[in-house]
Amino acid sequence: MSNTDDGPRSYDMVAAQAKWQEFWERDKTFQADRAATKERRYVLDMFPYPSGDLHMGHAEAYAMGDVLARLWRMQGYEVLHPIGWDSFGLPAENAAIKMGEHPAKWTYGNIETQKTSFKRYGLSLDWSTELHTSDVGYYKWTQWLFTQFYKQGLAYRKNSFVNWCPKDQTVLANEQVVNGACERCHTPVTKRRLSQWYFKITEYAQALLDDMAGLEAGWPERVLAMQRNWIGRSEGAHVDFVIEGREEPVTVFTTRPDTLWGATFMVVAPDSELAGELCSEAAREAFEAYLERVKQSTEIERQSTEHEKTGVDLGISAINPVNGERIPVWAADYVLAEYGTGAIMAVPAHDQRDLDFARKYGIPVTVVIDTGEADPRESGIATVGDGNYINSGPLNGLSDKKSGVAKAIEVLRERRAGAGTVTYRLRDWLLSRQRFWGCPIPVIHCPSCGEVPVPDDQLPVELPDLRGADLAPKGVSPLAGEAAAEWRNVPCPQCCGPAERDTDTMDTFVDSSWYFYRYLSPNDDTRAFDPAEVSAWMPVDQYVGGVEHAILHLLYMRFFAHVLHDLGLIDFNEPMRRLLNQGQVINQGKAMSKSLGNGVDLGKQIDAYGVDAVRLTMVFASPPEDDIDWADVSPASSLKFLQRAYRLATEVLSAPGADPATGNIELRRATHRAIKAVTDLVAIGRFNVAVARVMELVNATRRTLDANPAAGADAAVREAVGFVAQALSLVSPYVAEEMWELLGYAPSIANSVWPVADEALLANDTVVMVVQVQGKVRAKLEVPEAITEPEATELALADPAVVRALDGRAVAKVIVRLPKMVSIVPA
RNA sequence: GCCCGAGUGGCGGAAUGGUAUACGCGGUCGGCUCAAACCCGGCUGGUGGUGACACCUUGGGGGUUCGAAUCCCCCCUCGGGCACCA
Repeated sequence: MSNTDDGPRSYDMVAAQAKWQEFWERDKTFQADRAATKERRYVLDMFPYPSGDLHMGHAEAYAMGDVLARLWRMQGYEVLHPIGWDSFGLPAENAAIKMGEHPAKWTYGNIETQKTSFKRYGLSLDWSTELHTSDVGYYKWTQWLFTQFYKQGLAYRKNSFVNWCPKDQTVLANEQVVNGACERCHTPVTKRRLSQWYFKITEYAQALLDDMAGLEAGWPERVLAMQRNWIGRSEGAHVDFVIEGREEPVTVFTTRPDTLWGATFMVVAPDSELAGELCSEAAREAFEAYLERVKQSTEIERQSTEHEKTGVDLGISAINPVNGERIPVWAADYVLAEYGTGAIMAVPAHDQRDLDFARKYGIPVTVVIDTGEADPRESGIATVGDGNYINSGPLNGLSDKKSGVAKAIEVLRERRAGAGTVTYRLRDWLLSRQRFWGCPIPVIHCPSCGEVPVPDDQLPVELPDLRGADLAPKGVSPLAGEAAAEWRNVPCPQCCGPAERDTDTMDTFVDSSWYFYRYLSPNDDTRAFDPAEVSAWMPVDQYVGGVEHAILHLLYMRFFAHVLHDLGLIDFNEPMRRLLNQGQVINQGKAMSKSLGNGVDLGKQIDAYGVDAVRLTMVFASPPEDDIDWADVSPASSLKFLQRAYRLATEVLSAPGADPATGNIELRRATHRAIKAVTDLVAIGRFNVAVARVMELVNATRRTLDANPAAGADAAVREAVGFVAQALSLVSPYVAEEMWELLGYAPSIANSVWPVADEALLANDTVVMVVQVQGKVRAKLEVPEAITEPEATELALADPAVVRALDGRAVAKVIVRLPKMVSIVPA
């Protein structure tokens, strides 16, 4: 403790950082006690990809998660706050190719660098459960989970057109195609027909949708909206059309079965198998040429809004099941092979796409709903609203879509030509990647037994050490190359005949779909995770990460949980109770990027202002979910504030056990108001406002000290400064530890007991009562908090400003809200 | 086109039916200093007025209410997601 003029008046952030890092490590301050009988809390940050070093984005995200982890620890919960590395992935492989090194070297080297930065950043992380998805001890269990999925029929291989990135020379999941381009390298994606592994996420489409109801309280609405959108539930009907000269009918999906009487042609996706099957001999040549053209075009071209619809007549006819009309069948690129049944009935009068196509190719247009708008045949604009049904047999006489659809489905059922149904936009998760640095798919292809999953006792399938081999993308996995021949050629686990390993690796989103279970027993080599530990700690109480994962990781990990639940491995469906999507750190209105040269170096910020100030700046700048523009904030002023707070601790003269009960009552009230506000605000994630309340308490304490030379000895000052230190420890742990030590308490402040506000001190002797006349504030009166309604009314009506505002008018009504407001309504 | 979210001082933001602009940044005036930096203190939404004070102000317009940034309707703008999904 020091209060002499020559004592330290400011904290040395560099020394404090070194000192407390060492202390926390030695003390194992943040290591969770697995045997604890206390109530548990699990705080989880999305684990980082070891891309080089900690950057501004990480810094913000991890600062947010740490606030809650530290609050809950001080509130007496046993908190688990683990960390690990999402360490498989393309950047490592690309770096390895560039530098001629093994991806592991780059990856684990980065982890060392990043780990040092994490430790300096002062997060309350439990390093004892650190894991790496690229460790054999981890990916063995990724493989085991794959085989479990396989046995349930939830992992399967199929041959179809897939998204292909020509630059990375690998396939991509739908979720990884952004605006028709590779989400990673932005190269336009093309289509390739390949045999690939999929997870059957579509089987869980409805379950994933249904369970969102339970997430509404804890997840941001926008993430749920994005997931709903992505799953894309669509209600409609299947309709069977008989094809002339073919036994099997063709089924189409439509959301508008009520317009069936207006169908004037049918369209199938050119790249579907169906198109090739249906095509007449006469049209064959034209169709093949057309298909070739479609395959050549990139997704960007295809999806362009200016893209004009094209197609070819397949030279055959379909029969409309409700009116027996013969309609032509076309192949056109505006119909997608993967959605619905890959075939549609086209109703040009009431669907704009069909109308555009019909007008271009001279196909007739039949209006079956009179909406009172212009005739689509003349206007070129399809009418899609409610109206009177015409030329629609049993629907004639109806006048709204809802009953039209219901009636149409009834007709279809009677004729056994269709039924109501639901379709989803969601596709199965394509998980094969033609790359080296990932988890090998544990399947062996045997010429006689076919696909054989690697038996449990032969797991893991370890990656071969291809050091020195050429990993450059060639369109097939490096594991399919000559260098891996020895690894690849193995006996079939079933018949022992010669067989080959699958040479693809898994999408890294598979690795990250289950890491939070593994944290609970990271070294268990007998199973993927311990169900008892999972049951004790999960679901996760707070998950923190970027919104960019809204429909990738966050959907995949939910799917995994549903499957794990169905496999009986976990006892819940939804692993994350609450989700916080922190915003991004931007600079001068734009995302930081090399090309713009507006990047802000985290290390330099920390060197200049210290960890405490940088973290405080992040937390105070804006609500956690909003972006922070580094050009708008001031880490220098954060540091200034922290020094102001620190200085208070140097001025405390009372002893550590001093009873604040007889201390300065005004300051005590300010302290307890702050305790209440900060506790509540942090719990609901309003961290920026909580910091503002701490600043107010610092200001109030400063004023108390400045007003009275003896105030340093007042225990109320100690109480205030103690809470300032505790509250600051959520964000700026180094200065908080320094203050705590100055106050004479034993370290660490992280083990201190978070105070509970004293209700008696939340009340005031007097409050400001506002008097409104006709809704306008006319007077502010200092009144006792215990004022009664008649007293308040009398005081209000007697106020000169109120009298002036009433201007002689009688009072019609007085509304009193004790003790803060009186509203007077003149006659 | 469809689905979300948001518009508050010069700036980041606070207030979610009851004192609009908390807290901070910036600005400005003053103190300390030979001086400057640091630090400390005052003032700081707009218009009018010497002043007490008055009027206006939460993207725009309307409504509900004693009272609206907050709730309802219409419109505008920005951000995000999806998008030839039948």
